[in-house]
Amino acid sequence: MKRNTWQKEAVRSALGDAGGFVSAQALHASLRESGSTIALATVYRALTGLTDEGEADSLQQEGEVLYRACTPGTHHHHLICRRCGTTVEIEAQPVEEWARRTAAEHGFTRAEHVVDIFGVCARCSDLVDRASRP
Amino acid sequence: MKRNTWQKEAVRSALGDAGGFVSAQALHASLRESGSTIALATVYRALTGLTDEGEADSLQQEGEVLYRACTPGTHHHHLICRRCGTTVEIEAQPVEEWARRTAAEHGFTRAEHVVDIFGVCARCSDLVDRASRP
DNA sequence: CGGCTTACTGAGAACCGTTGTCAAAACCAT
DNA sequence: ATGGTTTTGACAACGGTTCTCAGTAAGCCG
Repeated sequence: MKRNTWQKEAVRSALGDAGGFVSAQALHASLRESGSTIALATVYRALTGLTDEGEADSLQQEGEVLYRACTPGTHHHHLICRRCGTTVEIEAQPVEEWARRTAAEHGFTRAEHVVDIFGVCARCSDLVDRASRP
Repeated sequence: MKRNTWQKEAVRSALGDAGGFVSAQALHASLRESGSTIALATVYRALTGLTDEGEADSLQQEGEVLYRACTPGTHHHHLICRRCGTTVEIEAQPVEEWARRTAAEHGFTRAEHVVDIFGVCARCSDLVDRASRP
């Protein structure tokens, strides 16, 4: 039987607070900083659980996996700030159709797609510009 | 100055023969099987080089990086068979525009996108169906 | 409430893909 | 051929993630 522990709840809550994609390690560090004694392995286990249950999305970047609390049960894509991780959920009906059609055209079945946009958000853009100016 | 060695050529050629996305380790294994004495680290270095020079594309899947020889100098996406790695290069003008527009709408700059479709190719579909039938 | 089963946790070791190190080998302009 | 430098190969090191296992604690049941 599945049990509820404060550890799982802490991870779910911290993930929600993060607002964007974060690594398991970063999440663990921030939980530790706010006084929690949760173990790293437990954070990994909780994140895996959340992902399996559709409460979180994950993506791989530079050799590590990033997680994010996501609206459950909806198919959507992400617009992610490379600098701060801030993420916007986006829908893309036309892209869904394009993907389905393209796969079918080439005889592919069971098609899934990965569609994410990485950029620098307005706020971070600002900071960068300011910094590079004398 | 950059030098040419048989090792780099061997990797380029093996990558071309692979036809789809393959891992560095798999490439190294297949080179070894065909008699080469090339070292794993060299395969990694060659693949990094090819990727930097635009001769290969790479993507991450399940914690490892996969490489593929790609038409240089063209922006394109991939339709990849989950089972055998066979890959079709696809162009997606509408998706490019959608990505650019979406990023701009949310104030994001320096936008890049990841658009890949994973499925099961016709041949593998066939094999799977045949296997599951009595 | 208290006992009991069993899932979950914590700590550290193990794992695995990848990168770094450094002496030896090989490339190539001369 | 020779010398200056890039590359290579073997192996150690690294970093993120998963495994192991003994100890802890949810939550059912009386």
